[in-house]
Amino acid sequence: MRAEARLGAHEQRAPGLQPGVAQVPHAPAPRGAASGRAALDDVRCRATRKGFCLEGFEDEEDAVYASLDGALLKRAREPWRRPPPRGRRREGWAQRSGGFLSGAPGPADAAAFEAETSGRGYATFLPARRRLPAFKMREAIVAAVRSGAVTLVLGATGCGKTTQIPQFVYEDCARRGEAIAVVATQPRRISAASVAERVARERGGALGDTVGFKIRFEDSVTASSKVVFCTVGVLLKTMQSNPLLAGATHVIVDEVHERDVHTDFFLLLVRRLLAKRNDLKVVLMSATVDPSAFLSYFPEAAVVEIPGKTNYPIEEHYLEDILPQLRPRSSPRPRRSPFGDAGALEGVPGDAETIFARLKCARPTAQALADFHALPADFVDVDLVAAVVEHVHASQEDGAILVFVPGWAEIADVVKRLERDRSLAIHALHSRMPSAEQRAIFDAPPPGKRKVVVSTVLAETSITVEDVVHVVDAGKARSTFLNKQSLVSALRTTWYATANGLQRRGRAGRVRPGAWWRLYSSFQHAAMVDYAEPEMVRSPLDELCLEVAALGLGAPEPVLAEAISPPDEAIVRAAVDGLVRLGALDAEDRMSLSPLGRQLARLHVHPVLGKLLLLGELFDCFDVALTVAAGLGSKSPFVCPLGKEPLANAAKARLADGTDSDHVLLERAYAEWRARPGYRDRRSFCDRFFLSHQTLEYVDQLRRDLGSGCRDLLKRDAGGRARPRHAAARLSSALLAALWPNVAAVRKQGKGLALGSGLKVVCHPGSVNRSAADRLVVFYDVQETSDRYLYDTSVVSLAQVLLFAPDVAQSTTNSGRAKLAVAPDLQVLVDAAALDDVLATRDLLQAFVQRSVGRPTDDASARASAALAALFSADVSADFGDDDEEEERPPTKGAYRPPHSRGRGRGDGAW
DNA sequence: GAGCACTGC
Repeated sequence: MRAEARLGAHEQRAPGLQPGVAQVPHAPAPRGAASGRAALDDVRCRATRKGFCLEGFEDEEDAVYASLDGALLKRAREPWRRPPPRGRRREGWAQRSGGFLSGAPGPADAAAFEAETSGRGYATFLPARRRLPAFKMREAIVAAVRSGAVTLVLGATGCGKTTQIPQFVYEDCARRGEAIAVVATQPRRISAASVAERVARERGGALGDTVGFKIRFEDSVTASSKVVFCTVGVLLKTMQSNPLLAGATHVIVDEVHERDVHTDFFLLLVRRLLAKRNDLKVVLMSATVDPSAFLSYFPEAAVVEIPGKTNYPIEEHYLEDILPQLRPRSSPRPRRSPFGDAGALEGVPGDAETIFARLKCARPTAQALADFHALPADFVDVDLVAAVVEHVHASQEDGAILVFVPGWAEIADVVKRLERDRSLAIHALHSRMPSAEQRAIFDAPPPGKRKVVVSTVLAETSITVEDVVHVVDAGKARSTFLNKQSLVSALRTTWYATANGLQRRGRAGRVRPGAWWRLYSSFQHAAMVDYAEPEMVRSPLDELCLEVAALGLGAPEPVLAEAISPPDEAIVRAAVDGLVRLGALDAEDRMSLSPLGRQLARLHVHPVLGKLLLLGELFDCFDVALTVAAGLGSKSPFVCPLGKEPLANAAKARLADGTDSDHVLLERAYAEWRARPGYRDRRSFCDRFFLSHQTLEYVDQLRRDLGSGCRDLLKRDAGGRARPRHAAARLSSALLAALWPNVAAVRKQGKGLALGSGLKVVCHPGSVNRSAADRLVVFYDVQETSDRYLYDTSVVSLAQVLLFAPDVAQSTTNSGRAKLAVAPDLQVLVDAAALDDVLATRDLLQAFVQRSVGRPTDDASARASAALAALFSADVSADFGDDDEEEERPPTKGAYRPPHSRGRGRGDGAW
């Protein structure tokens, strides 16, 4: 098959659809078509005695085939006709949350409280606690919390608000013998756990006594816990079964300034909750100086400001202060970004004269600044970064240097430029590099060397390098936005917000006075926004809308319009559309959960991955679907040490072993890892294949969590069985049914067209399908970076797509053939003789899936899914090394095969 | 031919 030959303008095809018209060789894709889309040409479906044949051309050499074995098809249809399995769905959900928010809150045990506060452990930490700025505001905070419903506490990092305020509230109520149960949220797991541990220690107790924490996979809360730290996510999930937060007297929300989706949404719920619970006390804690956004959201809030900082003084330099100290350098000439200079700062003077007049600086400095101001926002001058690091190294006393750049490429460039200097101990810090696991970045550098850590935003909050004295700050951040046109998430480099700058500044001077070397001018600083755009207005909202529906709050559009920063209505609508398409929301009212939606809301993954799990059960490939869902729900376990890309790629290829599915590769990586008996074996396996042990541990836990969630939903042990026949065909069918319409027609070199959206897409260079040609692939993740990349893809067959596509529009061509529009860009011509068979099969399959998904499998559905898998097995390569070879029926037997098809399994040219 | 960062009863 020649895919490019099929890419003719399909308007051209319309009159008569004469045979041969399609054979325009290498016809270019239409440009500037009214819809802005390139159209795939029609593909025809012809019945043969033994099945269907989809063909693009009269010449069979060039045909596109979907082989559907007629006999298998007939066999498969029988079990699909069976009535739905009996058995009621279980509506209730087992409450297993231990002591967390269960039962009415009681007062603290007076004797225990007395013993605690007079104990040695408590006394040990008291002096240090008293020195914290927050401690000095104790009376004011307690009084504010006591007198009003909402208190907003403002205090910079390190003032002690996070650890102290929950204790103040607790002690105040305990002394008075009042009921007390404090829930304190954190945006990150690690902070919830470590803060709880710290506070428990300050109180002289163990975790789970007075103080506990609850994060996903970990729970130290007991019946005696009065102060519980948890992630916001945990609390949101809790509210699905306990919408009034019964059992909590105080809710403390920390880091509200970070404006992450969970916290913003929780604040929305809190505001609604306050109308229903006048006994609930809410404390919001923020590191921002400007509380206006929160004050207009909670007009009743009392504000308490905690003054003072604990950091050492920090020298602050702008670019205009630094440039005169550097050797004169020529201005770089970056290529212009294809997206335009989206993040350009406004009001920054571009001419040297104005700069000279305003700054009274040297002429060459003014000119250099003017040149610098003209650079696009997404360009980072890595030569300048390296030059400043060298300058600091040469001119300043000892002390580690922390360098902030936006991403991988800049880290690599800066490291490369600095490497020549033997007196530097250089470390790269990026979430996809294994270095986060290397202790060396936290250790003192070798004698005579200065430590330099070149990092992304990772070192801004998540990872703390204690001994940093100098921060060299490029002032840029890479973050995701939603492309409003394509509704695809996009990764872009922009100038950061001044709030980020303060956070980076704070990373210096933790151990002694430090310095902040900013690689932007005071003009640029003045033009920066104060705060980054809240995450809610730049994220896909599918999961959030499902959450709204699960909480029974009504239509997501008006509910989310109540948020502090309401998201664009088009984005909410797209999310609701997706949930309706998935079958999670009622198609009519677009707000109430369907039975399937109720199940998906209870699984702790993206609803699409939840459906993948349930379909995995239905298609009898639950174990692999579980791994794939857990893998796609975590970050990728594949890591790459800086500069070892070829080695890492080779290792990945060895593991991939020719599979045409990244999902199978993911499953294989996990399965191989898990098959190693012990920690050391698993570690060495990870080292060999450039995998992150830590991420695989997370996948493992997530997998267990999802597995037990499914077990509860299906009332039986899902999975745990031997790998079934045709596992790859089963998995790809489940993927296709769950991920639709995320299917792309890949023409060549991994480039193609997404059927759902008509957008041009490319398989990511890290994908096994990076150079795929003439294939249909199903995908979960898509992101616009330097191109619109599909991150993980699996090849599916045209036959699968023909049967699984949920809506086909049927029309008749002038020549009397039926035309099925599987998607706007994929039309299939079907001969009249085959049409009824195709449509009947589709209907039966859809009915079968619809009535069976989310139910435990029984004999009938097992037979049905086995038949389905057998039907597609000829088109899908056997990727799992399963027992296809011993099949009593060769997979291709009876199937119509194109004459040029080679070998078993997927024939060349078979979609 | 490429990888901001988080998170879930």
